[in-house]
Amino acid sequence: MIIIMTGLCNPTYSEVDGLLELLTKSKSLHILMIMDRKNKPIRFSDLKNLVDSSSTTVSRRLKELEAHGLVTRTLVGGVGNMSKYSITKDTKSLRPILQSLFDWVEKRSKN
Amino acid sequence: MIIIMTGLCNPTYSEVDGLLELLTKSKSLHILMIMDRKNKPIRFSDLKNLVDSSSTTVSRRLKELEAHGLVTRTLVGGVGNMSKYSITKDTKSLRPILQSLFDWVEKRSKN
DNA sequence: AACCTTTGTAACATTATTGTAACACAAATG
DNA sequence: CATTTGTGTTACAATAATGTTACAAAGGTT
Repeated sequence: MIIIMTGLCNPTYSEVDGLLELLTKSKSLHILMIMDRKNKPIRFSDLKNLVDSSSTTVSRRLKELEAHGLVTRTLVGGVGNMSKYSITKDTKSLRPILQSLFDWVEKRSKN
Repeated sequence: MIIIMTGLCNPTYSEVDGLLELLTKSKSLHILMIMDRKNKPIRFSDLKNLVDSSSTTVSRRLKELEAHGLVTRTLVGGVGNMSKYSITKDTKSLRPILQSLFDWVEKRSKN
């Protein structure tokens, strides 16, 4: 359970139903970044290879992301009920924020 | 071990020595936000109460943050070798980025 | 001096996360 | 129609993170 503060001077604590917690879980950001980069639906296996985790973890994380509406899953058919994933249009607005975070981290690491 | 991508079209994978991983650990962001808000050194016990975790966890996280230079610890003396913590000047530039992330999460959660 | 408070830490218990292996399903392939 | 391929899931094992308890150190308080 992660709590974030919304006020500036008199901080109030408000819970945001696990979304921030989900984002800070391992691989979440990575998955979103990959999808955003690809900019078209990506297959499960390709995603799994790129994030380099077990299929269990990728599957679980995808489900969580889907449950929060950050990712959509569409059945494509073909070999083995093939399905593809992509971030929702809405979620794309998260990208520049993550990018600036990554940039900060990268710059910080070089000092 | 978290990996982030630096290229836009031909993503390369580069590791950033655990800094992003540290930031996504529980309580890290919360601790930094609290310190930033307070804007002056904060005592261990006050911090512990605000983040609502065990002293072990807070202590460990503070050490990690300090090791990465995100937080400074200064001995104040007084009862029980009192020490105070604050974010480094450098780290303050992280604040607007986190704020925009939190804002995004909060806005997203309301839909 | 005896005791309290605060800051931690160390050892251990508990809980959460992840990985592994086996498997079911479905469609293509030979 | 048996085999292969890709998508996942399930049960269990292994690992990682966190909490709990007890404690030490050190300066204040009475």
